[in-house]
Amino acid sequence: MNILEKITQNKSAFSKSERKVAEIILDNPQTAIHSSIATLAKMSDVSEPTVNRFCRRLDTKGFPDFKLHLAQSLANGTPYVNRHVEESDGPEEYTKKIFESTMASLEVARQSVDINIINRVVDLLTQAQKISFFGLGASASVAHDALNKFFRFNVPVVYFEDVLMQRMSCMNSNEDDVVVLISHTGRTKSLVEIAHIARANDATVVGITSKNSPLAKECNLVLSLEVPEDTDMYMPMASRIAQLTLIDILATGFTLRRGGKFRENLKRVKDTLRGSRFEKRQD
Amino acid sequence: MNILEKITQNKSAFSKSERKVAEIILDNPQTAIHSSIATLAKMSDVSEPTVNRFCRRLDTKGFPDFKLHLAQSLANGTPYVNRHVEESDGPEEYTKKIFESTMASLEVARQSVDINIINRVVDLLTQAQKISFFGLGASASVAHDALNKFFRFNVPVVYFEDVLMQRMSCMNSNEDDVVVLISHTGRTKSLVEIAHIARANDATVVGITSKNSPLAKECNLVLSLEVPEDTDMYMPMASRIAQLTLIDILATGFTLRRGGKFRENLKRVKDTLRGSRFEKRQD
DNA sequence: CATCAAATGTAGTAAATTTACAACTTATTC
DNA sequence: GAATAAGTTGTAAATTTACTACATTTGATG
Repeated sequence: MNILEKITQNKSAFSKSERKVAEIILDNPQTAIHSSIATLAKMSDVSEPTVNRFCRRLDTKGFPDFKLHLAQSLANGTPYVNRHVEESDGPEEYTKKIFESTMASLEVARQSVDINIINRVVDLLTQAQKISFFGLGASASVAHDALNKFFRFNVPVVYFEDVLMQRMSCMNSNEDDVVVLISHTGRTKSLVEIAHIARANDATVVGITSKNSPLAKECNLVLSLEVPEDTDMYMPMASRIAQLTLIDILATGFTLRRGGKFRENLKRVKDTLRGSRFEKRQD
Repeated sequence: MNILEKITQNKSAFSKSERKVAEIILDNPQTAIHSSIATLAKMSDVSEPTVNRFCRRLDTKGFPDFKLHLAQSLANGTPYVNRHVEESDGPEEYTKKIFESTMASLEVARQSVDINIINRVVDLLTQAQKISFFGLGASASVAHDALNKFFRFNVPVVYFEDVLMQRMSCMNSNEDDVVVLISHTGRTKSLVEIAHIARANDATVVGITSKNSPLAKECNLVLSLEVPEDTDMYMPMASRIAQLTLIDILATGFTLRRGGKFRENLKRVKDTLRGSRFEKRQD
């Protein structure tokens, strides 16, 4: 992928002159991307077509294309690794690591998400008579957040932290209701039971959970998130952020589906809050 | 730094035709880097020199140089534009945009965060007799999450959603207590009042909020997060994610400060949960 | 040492980018 | 509301850049 590595690897396959070009580029890639083919040829002490042939040998369309690849390889300033926090880390290190690994998790989550299912879930949500969000432990705050979002849409939305309340709520559900269950592992017993109860009452059950988990099997639709967790810390972090982002996406899909007039309504809700706030200084 | 962000920011400073170019590029940057100035001009329905002028306005040497910058911005690591969701976006687009802008916000948050203050807040938290987390609206779920994390540390930790409970709790606080207040805008009246009450009772008040806000002024320490929000959607999204990440960082700092034995204890808490879960299939 | 294949370079061509200038639009002033 | 200035945009020519076709060289082999 990285073109600099590729050059190093293929070095032996190059011809004498091509190798000269390779040396110069590896030696000072930053200069290379800002040079024309003529300057680079002169620097490497070869002819221009040789430089061009060198580029083609690396599966690029030509010199300009090669420069783009090179530029991208050089831009990799933020290595993406899911680096784990270590005992010896100071504030600077762990802050950096947590930010980076959170971003990396989002990238992983993005790739693992299935757009079709998102679309179907949005469909369901827009048609639901009542929407419930349930989660336990760390996922409770995600459900809480979902409540906050969907509440603004003026849709009957339900959220309970209490397991018994969750059960009772599901027992009273019917086929027009959507129950969204959030769990990273998908192995929390009481949540799986709740899924079961909800389905027994003909509600549609959507899981935001890990693929192939017991919970996933009880759901009508599963938004699976495969996010690596730093288990050393014994706390769910990345999974929650991914779940929240998914909630954001569902909420956004919901508002878009409901159209422009609906957005007006949202604005009104927001404006209502104004009275509870200090005015923003105009500067 | 990132040129896509730069385009979005300077959008207002552009002329009409330049803005057309900006639209096209933001809309499909991947295509842009592989196009010639002529194709891009045609796509934007402007003349070639206009495209060139557009590039210069962004402090690049010219079109080829601009493409290099763009390529670098698109490379893994810093790909993220703060692109806003639009009415016409389908599930694919808005999913992509939300993931990307969330990641971008985290990058912005990372840069705006002050490590020294993080360190001092961790100090305070480890020494606190009682820790309270309060937030309202969207920030309530962040406080909720913080409760979840710090609860595991076997520290007296308090969280209320109810404003009155928050007030009463703060009235009973003393100089060994730390009150963490979470608010994106920092202009929520009741939260500012709570900060005032807590300080009047000698508690240390930490704000996770925007710099120079009324709330920030009432706090002993401010962890300021300057995160751009897509106000079109009328819902806080990015700010929450950044706040949560900050909570993760504080929690991590906390566990690290408490040392190895403490981590043992965390593991025990986690093991206790096992009974409530289905066993993980060994495969 | 003749011959072929691979490698490299030369020169010309095509393409892309930039510059200079003219036409046009939009604000500003009297 | 006309006159003028400032800013914006486009046309066409100039220049730079990259590529192609072909010629020359190098080196290996019978």
